Amino acid sequence: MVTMSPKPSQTDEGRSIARELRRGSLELIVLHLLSSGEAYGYEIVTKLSERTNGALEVTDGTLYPVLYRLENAGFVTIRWETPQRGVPRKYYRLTDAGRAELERMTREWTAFADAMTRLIRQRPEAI
Amino acid sequence: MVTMSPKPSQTDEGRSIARELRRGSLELIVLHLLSSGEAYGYEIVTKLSERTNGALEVTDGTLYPVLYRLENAGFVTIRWETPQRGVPRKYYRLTDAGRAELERMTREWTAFADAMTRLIRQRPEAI
DNA sequence: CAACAATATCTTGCGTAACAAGGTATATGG
DNA sequence: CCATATACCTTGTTACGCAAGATATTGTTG
Repeated sequence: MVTMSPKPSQTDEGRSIARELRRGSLELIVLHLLSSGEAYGYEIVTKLSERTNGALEVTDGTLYPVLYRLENAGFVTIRWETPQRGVPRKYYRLTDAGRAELERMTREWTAFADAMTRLIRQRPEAI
Repeated sequence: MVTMSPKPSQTDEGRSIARELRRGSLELIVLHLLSSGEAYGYEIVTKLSERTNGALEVTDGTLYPVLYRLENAGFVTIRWETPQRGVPRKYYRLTDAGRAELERMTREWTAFADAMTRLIRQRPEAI
């Protein structure tokens, strides 16, 4: 478990839905973050939160299984690196298949989001 | 199980993600469809698909549990109606709490979708 | 009329994935 | 030397979508 600074549980209201929304989006998120170059797991956790101003967050206990799935699916390759100072890091890099999957998932997510947006923007008319 | 016409399994590719994307969205979808007036379960299944040109679909085996959750949470009330001809129907209607929840979920979904859109639109820059 | 399809409801069991909460190990600062 | 930060991993719980079944009534067609 990552022990962060005494974080005041920031987004604690309206909680349970956000969890479900991550389903089906997390792999896309990770693949996208890796599209600009390799990164290691702990880095992804922190950078995702920074990049989205806390709007999208994930714990390391959630991320590592995601990375395993991506690796087993052949979408990323791994490389260990032990810096002169610090704990060894496991770097992930997109494969060609991963890049193709990223495009596929992006299209799928966009289609879903567009359909949702069109639906919930409809003004009440008889069902 | 609802036995439809020999439907050719339309959207059969890219399958597993769409399932997960419905998580956290289905209740919002149903609440929205009920915002224009009451409807019965079977009607929601067919109308959702029509309204979105098949982009959003749900089976009845999925919908009924959703409706129970909404009822137990006090977001909808039910009313049975037996038409002169036809099978009895269970009509669902939004409560005030349901309407408030619809607004809350809409805000939450929009915030999530906006964050996702901003993220996946970013051009590759160093992570 | 028998047989089947369509309408409409409900239930059970399975698989999957997010997460909390635990663990290990190395380096750094007081 | 002890707490904190960095970095990895694992287990168990929980929730939900869905396939696949069941049931009952009505309409249709050979």
